[in-house]
Formats: sequence, C-alpha cells, structure tokens
Amino acid sequence: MSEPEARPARAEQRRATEARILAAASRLFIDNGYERTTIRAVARAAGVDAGLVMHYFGSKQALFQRVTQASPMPELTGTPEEVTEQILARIAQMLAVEPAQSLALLRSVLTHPEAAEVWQEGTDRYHAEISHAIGAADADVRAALVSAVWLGVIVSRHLLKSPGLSDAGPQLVTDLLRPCLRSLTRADLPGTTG
Amino acid sequence: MSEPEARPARAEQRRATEARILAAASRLFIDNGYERTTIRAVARAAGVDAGLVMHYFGSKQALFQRVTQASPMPELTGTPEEVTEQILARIAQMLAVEPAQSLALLRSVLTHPEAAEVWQEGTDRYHAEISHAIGAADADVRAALVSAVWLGVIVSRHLLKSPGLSDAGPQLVTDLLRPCLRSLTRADLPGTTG
DNA sequence: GTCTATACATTGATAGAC
DNA sequence: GTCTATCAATGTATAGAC
Repeated sequence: MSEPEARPARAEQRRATEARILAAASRLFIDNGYERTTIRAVARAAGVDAGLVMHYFGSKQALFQRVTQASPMPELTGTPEEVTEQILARIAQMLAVEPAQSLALLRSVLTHPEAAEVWQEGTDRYHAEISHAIGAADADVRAALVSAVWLGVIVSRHLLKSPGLSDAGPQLVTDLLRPCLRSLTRADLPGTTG
Repeated sequence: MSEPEARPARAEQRRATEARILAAASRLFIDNGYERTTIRAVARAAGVDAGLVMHYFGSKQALFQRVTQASPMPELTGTPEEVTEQILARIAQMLAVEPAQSLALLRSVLTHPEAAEVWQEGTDRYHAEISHAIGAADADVRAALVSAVWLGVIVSRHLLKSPGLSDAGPQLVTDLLRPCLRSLTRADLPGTTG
C-alpha cells in the first residue's frame, strides 16, 4: 500500500460533500415528504449535481433511509408513573428542538409505505414497554393511545404547525399533558369529579 | 326545447358513472394519498377510461376536492363537560364507521399542500369553539392539544392501523379517553394522586 | 471526485374519433 | 357519452467524459 497520508483531503472532501447532501435532503424530506422531494432538488440545494447524489447513495430510497435512521431510543422502564415521566421528558425534548430524523420519517409516514414500515417497527417496541409497565387487561389499548397522543402532539406542532401549539413552551405543554397521560397509564381511573 | 323526458336514462347513467368514479377515487385517495393516486388508476378501478375522468372532473385536484368536501360539522357548544362529551361522541362515531371524507383528507394532509390548507380551515373553527368553552388563559393551547389527541387517535386507528387500537371497540376507547380530555378541558387541574 | 448527456418510464392533461 | 392517441413535462437511474 502506498502512502495513505498523501491525500487526506480526498476523503475529507467527500465526507463534507456527503454531509451537505444529507443536510439538504433532510430539510427537503421534512418539508415536502418523500414523493415531492426530487433528487434534482436535493442536488441543487446541496450545490452539486444530481448524478453525484445517486453515485453516493445509490437510490432515492437509500438516501431517505440514511436521513431517517434514528439512534436507538433508551428503554422505557419502571412504574407507570416513572414511565409517564420518561415519556413526558422525551416529548419535552422533541418540542424544544426539532427532531430531524423523526420529522423526516413522520412527514412521509402516511404516504410512503417504507416510512410506514419503519415507523411500525419503532412503535412496536414502544408499545410493548408501555404496555408492560401498565400491566392491566387493556394495557395494549392504553399504550396505543399514549402513542397516538404523542404522535398527534408532535405532528400538530412541527408539521401542521397548529397555531396555539407551535408557539407554546415545552414546559406548559408537558404540564398540560401530564394528567392526560397519567389517566392512560394508570389502570385504575382516578374518577371524574363532574 | 325538445322533449326533455325522452332521454331520462342519459343523465341517470352519467350520475351512476360519476358515482362509480367518486367511489373508486375515494378508496384510492384514502389508501394511497394524493400523489400516489393516479387518474389512470382511478379510471381503471371505476371501469372507465382516464379521459372520461378528466372530462367529468376537469383535473385531479378538482376530483380530490369533490372526494374530500365534508358536510359542515355541528357546532360544539356548552360547558366544558358538555363539549368534551360532544367531542367524545364524535370520536366514537369516527371509530365505529370509516369517515371517508376525513380519511381521504387526512391521508394527504402531511404531503399535499391543498389538503393541509383545507384541514387548517376546518380545525380553526374547531379550536375557536373548544377554546371558547374552556375560557381559561391557556385555552388555545388546551384546544390545540384536544385537537392533537383527536388527530392522533383517528390517524393511528384508521390510517396507520396501529395494532391494539384498530381492534378496540369505540366504547372502550372513548371511556379511556374521557379522563384524558377532561383534564385538558378543565382549567383547574384535578391534581395527580401520586 | 465531479459533472454532462441521456435512456426509460410515468404522469396529468388535451384533441378528436366513434 | 365514451374511448384512442398523443403531448409535454418530470421523475429515477445509468453510462461515460473530464
């Protein structure tokens, strides 16, 4: 093998270009979804040629996977109350800063089959952990509802940009959401004082 | 004007064909969304030609509007408790039978700009009514959260077909959802007995 | 390592024959 | 009232020049 240190700039430049393409693709996938995001548009936004994008990532779907692949989430474990707080903390985090990978996936989850599949896999483990913490007969329904609430809040805020929710502070939102999620994760209903 | 009663079958056949096209379009828009639904596929499913679909509806977007135009919903009004029950009743109804117009719109709400616009208009009035019933300082955030929960539940059940939620009975779901929504529509938190 | 040129399929939409 | 033929545009993906 000849001098590997002779051309360190080559690999570095490649990584830089690749990063620019990924950033541009992420933005476009988040804003416009899978179908409406074209390779040409990604290339233009990244300041490169469309052929180069294909050369680096192979296909549009592969590029999408690279953008949406999320780091494995930490486990949800403990009592129902503890799990609820872990979920609330996670929601607060996703409200504070835009979760790029999740948003890119969520934007296309209703219209791109591959995105729906990845989403399913992710929520399956999620459901199992919540359901296990609840431990009631209808735990699976409750876990699904917790997941549905979480989905609705993130989608409404970041993607639909619902007025009144996109401006609200994470602290306020999680405070309002706490009793709501508590009622879902507690097997015994606290009773409605009506 | 010559005999208008001579050809009653003409108009009737046209209505029948139009109805078949609308039914096919509805199914495809619900299942695949706006982008992935092609005029050709609609025509094929309806057993007619693609040109005929264009001739009847003018454009793909016009066809989409015809499919997604919903009958105006009844007002939400009364005390927070009453409004909550009205929302729960509406959710129960949408869980029992597939709400075709809403689902066609919801499937594309994240990826089709026109769908997002129509959705916005619909939820604006919704928010105003809920917010008015709550009448607290953070009423707009609460109303947006109620809407987010509603969105998450319907999407999870009918579009994402979340296991554990797509099988559950409407009665069980609304019973589980009641304390959750109550906590959002009551300005005074009932307190978490932890 | 980057870009040009292009093949190939599919789309929405139009014009006109029957 | 229904269908055939076609247009113009756009998409992904590939081959090859620089």
